Amino acid sequence: MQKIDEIRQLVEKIKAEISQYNYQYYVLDEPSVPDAHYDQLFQQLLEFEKKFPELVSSDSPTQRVGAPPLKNFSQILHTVPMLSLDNVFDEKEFQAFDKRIRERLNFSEKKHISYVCEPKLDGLAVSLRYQQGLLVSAATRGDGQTGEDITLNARTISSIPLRLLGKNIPEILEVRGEVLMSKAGFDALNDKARLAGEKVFANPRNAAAGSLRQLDSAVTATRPLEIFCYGLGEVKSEVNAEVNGFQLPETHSEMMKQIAAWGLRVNPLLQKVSDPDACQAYYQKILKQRDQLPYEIDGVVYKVDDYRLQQRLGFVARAPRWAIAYKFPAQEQMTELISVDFQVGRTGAITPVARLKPVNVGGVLVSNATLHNLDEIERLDIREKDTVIVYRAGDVIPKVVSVVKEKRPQDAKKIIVPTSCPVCGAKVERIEAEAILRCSAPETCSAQQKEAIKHFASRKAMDIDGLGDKIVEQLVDESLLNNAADLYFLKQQQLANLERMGEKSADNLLKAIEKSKNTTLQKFLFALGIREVGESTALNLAQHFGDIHKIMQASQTDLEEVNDVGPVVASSIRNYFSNPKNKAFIETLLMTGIHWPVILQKDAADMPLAGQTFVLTGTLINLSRTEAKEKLQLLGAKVASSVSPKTDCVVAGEAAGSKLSKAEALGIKVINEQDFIALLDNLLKA
DNA sequence: CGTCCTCGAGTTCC
DNA sequence: CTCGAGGACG
Repeated sequence: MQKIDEIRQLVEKIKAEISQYNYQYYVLDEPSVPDAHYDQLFQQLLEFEKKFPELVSSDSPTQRVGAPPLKNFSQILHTVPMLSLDNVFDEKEFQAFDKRIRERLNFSEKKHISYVCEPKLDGLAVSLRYQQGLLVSAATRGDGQTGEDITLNARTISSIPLRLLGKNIPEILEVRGEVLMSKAGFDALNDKARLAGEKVFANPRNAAAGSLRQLDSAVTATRPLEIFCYGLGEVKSEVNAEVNGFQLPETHSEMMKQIAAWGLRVNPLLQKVSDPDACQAYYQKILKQRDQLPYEIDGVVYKVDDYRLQQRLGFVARAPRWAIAYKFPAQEQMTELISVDFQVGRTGAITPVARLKPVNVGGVLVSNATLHNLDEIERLDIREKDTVIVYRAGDVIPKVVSVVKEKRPQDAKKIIVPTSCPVCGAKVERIEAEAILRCSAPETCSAQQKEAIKHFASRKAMDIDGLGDKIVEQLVDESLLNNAADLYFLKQQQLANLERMGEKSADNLLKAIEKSKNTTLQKFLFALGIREVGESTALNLAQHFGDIHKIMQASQTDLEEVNDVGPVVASSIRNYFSNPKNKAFIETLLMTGIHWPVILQKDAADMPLAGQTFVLTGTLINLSRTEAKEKLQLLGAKVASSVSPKTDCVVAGEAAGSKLSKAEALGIKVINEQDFIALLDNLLKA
C-alpha cells in the first residue's frame, strides 16, 4: 500500500527533525527553534503513532516513557568492567603519579605526556549500550562487573540519545558517562517536595541516585537528570578502514570529539594539555569556577590521551594506571561536637551554636556551626561529644547535617536547654509553639545592649566606620556605653585607654562618629532596631511620614496605611515608641546633632523607573550594591531581594548565581553592569 | 480565606 | 543564603 509508505516516510522525517532539535537543546545546550514549534511537531508525531501503531519504534521521541513500573532491576554484566579511579589529594601526589607513568613507559624527564583534563562530576556512572546506533540498554556501575539494568530510566533522560547521529557508527558502542542533577534542578525538585510535604534530598548526588533507581520510570521522567559522557566500554566496529577510509580515533581527546559528533553529550570543560604543569593550572581554574558551575563536582580527572600509551600502562587491581582523580577538599566532613553554647542576639533571641573540633570542610577551617533553634536540636537528636557530619557547599554557611549515632560515646550528654539567659541571667521565655527562646530583659541584658549598638553602627544603619565588635564589647564592659546615644559623648581619652586602640585610631573613630550624624531618616529609623522594621520598612515609613516625630506619634491605623505595614508591624512600632525610655533615647540622639535632609515628595516626572522592580545580584565592580540600590530608589524603582515573576529587571554583576538562573528561567530581562551604569547615567542626567 | 511574595533576622569565615 | 512569618492580593 502506497499510502502507508508515504506516512512512514513522513513519520521518519518528523522523528529525525525532533531528534535533531532535542540534540541541539539538551546536548549542545543551544535551542534552535521555538518551543512551540517543537511541541507542534511532537503532537503531530503522537497523532500519527496513535493512528498507525505499527509505526511506533523504540527510537521514537514519544517512547521515552511509557513502560509499566518494574518489580525489581535485573542485572547486566559489563562486557568491559567499569573501573574506579585512584585518587590524589595534593600536587605532590599528582607529580608522583606522573613520574610513575613516565618510568613505566621509559620516558625521560623531558618527554612530557599529553593528558586530557575534565571535571570530576558528582553523579553516578552509567554505561549506555548502542547497537547499530540504537540505545539497547543502560546499566549502573554496580560492583564494576555487574550493574543494574536501568534502561527504562535512562530513556527518560533527554540528553541521552535514543539513536546516534551521524556516520561511521560502530556496530556495538558502549559509552560510559556520569548521570547527574544540576544544582538548579535539585533546588526545584526539593522545593516541590517541600511544598508537597514530602521528604527532601540531602544533595544533588543523592537526588540523582534516587531518581535513577526508581522502579517506575514515569517518576524518573519528572526528575531533571542529565548526562555527560567521558569514556568507552565495548566497541565493535564493522567499519572497514580500507573500504571507506574511516578509523576510530587513536587518542582519547579525538574520541571524545567523535562521540560528540554521534550526538552524545561531552562536558565542555574537557581540555587536552601537553604537560603536567598545565594539569595543575587546570585544577586551579576549575576549583575557582567550582561554585559557579551549574552542577556539583568533587575534583578533576586526568587521563593519558594516547590510547597506545594507555594500553601499555594497563591496570592495577580495579583502576587504570593511565588515569587519576585529583580530588578537591571534601565538602562534607566528620568531626566531634565539643559543646553547644547559647548566643544572645539583638532582639534577645537565644540561639544554640555548635562548637566543633576544627575541621577542614571544602577548604576552610570550620569550628562553629549554627543549630538555629531547639527544633533543630531535637531533629538532629544531637548530644555533646557526638560525632557529627558538617557540610559546606560553595560560600554557604556550615551546617550540621546529621549525627553519626553509631559513634555516640557512653557519656554523650543531652543538650541542656537554658532556663535563664546565659549572659545576664534573666528568665528565658519561650513563646508557645515557637521554636525560639528569648531573654526577658531587653534593656539590661548586656548581650542585647552590645548587639543593639553593633546594629546601630552597622553599614546599612548609621555607618560608623571603625566601631568593630571588639570595641563595642569593651566599651559596654567598661560601662562607657549603655546605649547607642552614649557613643556621641565619648571622649578621646576614654577610647585611647582601650586595648588595641591608640590615639590615632581613637581619633579616627571619633571622626567617624561625628560623620555619622549626617544621615537619612531611613537609616536612622533602621538603626533604632525596632522589631519587624528592617531596611525596607524603614524606607517606607520615612517616605510616608517624612518626619521622625510624626512617626513617633502615629496611631496604629496611621501606621497601617504605610506600604507593607500590617497589624503586627504597626503594633511593634507603637510598642517601641510608647516606651518613654525609647522616646528619651531618640531625643538625646537628635540633641547631639543627628540630622538628615528633608524628604521631598518627588513628582512622577522625576521618577522614570516608578513602578518597576529591580533585583541586584552578583558583585558589581564600579559601585557598591548599596549605592546601586540608592540610585535605583532615587529613580523610583523598587529594589527587591529575590527574583519572582513580578520582577522587571535583574542586574547581574560578576559571579551571579541562583538569582540569575532563576531570572533566565522566568524569562526576565537581565542586564549586565555596563548596561546598568549606562541606564543610570541616562536617567540621572535627564 | 488561601496563596504567593517579600521582608526580617540570624549566621560563618577571612 | 535560608527559613519563617507578615502582608498584599485575588
